[in-house]
Amino acid sequence: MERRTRVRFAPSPTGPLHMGGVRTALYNYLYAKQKGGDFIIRIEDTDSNRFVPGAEEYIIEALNWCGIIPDEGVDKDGKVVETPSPRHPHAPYRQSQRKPIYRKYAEQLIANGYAYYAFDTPEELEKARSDAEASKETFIYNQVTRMSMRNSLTLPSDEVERLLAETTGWTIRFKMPVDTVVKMDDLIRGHIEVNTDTLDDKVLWKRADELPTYHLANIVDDHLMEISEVIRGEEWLPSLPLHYMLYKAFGWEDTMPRFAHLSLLLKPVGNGKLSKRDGDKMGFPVFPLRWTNPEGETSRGYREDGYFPEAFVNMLAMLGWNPGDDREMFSMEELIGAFSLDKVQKAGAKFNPEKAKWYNREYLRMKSDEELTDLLVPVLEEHGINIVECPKCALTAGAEFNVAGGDLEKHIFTKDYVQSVVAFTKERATFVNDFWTIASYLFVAPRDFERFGIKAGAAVEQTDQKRPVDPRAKVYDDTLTAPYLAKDVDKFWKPEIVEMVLKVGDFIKGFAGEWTVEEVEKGIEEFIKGNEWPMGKVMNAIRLALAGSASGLGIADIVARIGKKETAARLESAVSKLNS
RNA sequence: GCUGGGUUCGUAUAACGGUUAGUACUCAAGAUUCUCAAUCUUGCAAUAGGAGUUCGAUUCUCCUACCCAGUACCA
Repeated sequence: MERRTRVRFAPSPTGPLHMGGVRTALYNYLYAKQKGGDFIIRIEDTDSNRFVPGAEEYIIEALNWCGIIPDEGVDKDGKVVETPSPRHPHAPYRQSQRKPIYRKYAEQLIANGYAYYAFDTPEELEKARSDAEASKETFIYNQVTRMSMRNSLTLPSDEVERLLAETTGWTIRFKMPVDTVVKMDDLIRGHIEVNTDTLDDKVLWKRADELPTYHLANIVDDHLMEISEVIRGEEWLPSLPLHYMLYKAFGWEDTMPRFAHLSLLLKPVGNGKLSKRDGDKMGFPVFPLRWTNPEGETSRGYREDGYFPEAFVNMLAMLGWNPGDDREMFSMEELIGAFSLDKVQKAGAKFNPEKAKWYNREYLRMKSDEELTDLLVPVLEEHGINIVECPKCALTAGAEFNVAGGDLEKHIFTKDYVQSVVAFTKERATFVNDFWTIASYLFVAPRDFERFGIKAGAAVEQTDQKRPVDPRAKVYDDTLTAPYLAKDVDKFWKPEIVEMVLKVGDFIKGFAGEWTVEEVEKGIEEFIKGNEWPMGKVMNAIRLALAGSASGLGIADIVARIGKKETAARLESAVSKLNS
């Protein structure tokens, strides 16, 4: 009979979960959901020294943001469950609260001869290590050295009794068997064999905080919680033999979970695993959510950087796994259907921030204009733009909306106006915030004018500092607009281009055709051609006046939205600002 | 050092032992356009090295190199 699939994600609350951890959680979740099983959260906080306040909450919130929702271990309010209930039968799910459980299992191991008490102090161990180092060796507490240490194997039993009764200064160590080949199977890596002679007597119970170590707590809990598969990071592979031995020592071999060790996420350049520093240095987040540590240092998060959780999850899923074909866009549901451990890559995957952006762009494009509009409205409001649902309600008294639905002077716009902006700039954006960068001038007049990357203000300033000729004038000569840019820097435009711009302004003011992008475009083009003006130069000059930049959206797209009045006003204002 | 794991274009990856070694991202060029994007087309670019098994090896075996992890009373 097949046993129910139950997997767990067991983070340690020592800090924020980083994207590698999210991927491990994701793969666990996908595996569980595909098999119709349970995904369990367990908090492994058996190291009282490394506990970080807020880390546990962060981890749960991060998973929640990603849509990785636990079946067990965390309640609806996002709290780790502490008391058993039908849905959470194995509570508490925090190991620090399960302390009484572990003790008896540790003693069981001793009673059966699989473990022993060790009384060596940290100082003694330290000395043994440094002595070994002095003779260029490494001290390992194992089957050969254990007999020369102070433990229940070497000390007379009455001395052991006395030490146990009189002090808390003892640990419990696993008694690793001699010359035994441990044969293991990993769902991703296949068969692995290790000889126990290369292994050490790991501490199972710590004297320091009187709690079990990871190894003991982990095996006991996985057994008690009826975990069927353990999917965890590669850093655990070296301790897999110990874990196998532990299952054997407890007599739990029949229900031992199957193991899958995931490769690590590597930094984009160079070697080594992805770390917090890489993100800071190379400008991408390594955490799902923003995190501020107890010292007050903040690390950016994918959520705050504007990534959609679906894009983040999709990108993460494809880092080390593939569906076996060329597909690369997957919703969570599709991932659940397609996921398979044997398609998981053995080698570590270098994270590629560019691909993450690409995913976000793809997801942004898949979103409806309505949805994006709703996401954009708050961004616009942050920039002092007011958005109204209805153009005629009391709120908008005094506003004079143009045909497109905007009052540029009062900075009030209808939602329809915003949506039309979204619709035609969508393909240029990667993040919702990009809409502002791309199209702010459809909401507010440009404050300064940029010429091929050079701000007008800056150029003028330089002139003032007795530099009559802009040293970058040569740059202009190579550009399309160059012949129409004045060389003396005081004036951006030659008189003839000023005249053209102003005439286009007049033409638009008196435009009688239908006020649509297509008609406006046709009108302007015919007007320019009719005068036999060079299309490119005039258009670029107009764009500079309307958008403040030499590159950007189509002229007709801008004009049709900001309206006649605003267009003419910006053209005039640009002429006076740029040429005064 | 020791133990274990890993190695296909720059990156992520595909390829029952038989393919001109495919795809995506990035990059470059061209087309298009009033500019910039977008889009379309094209292009650049890989089996770490060496033995062996085999008619035939990216694929199996071994050796070497390199990378990663572990080597805590951390997880």
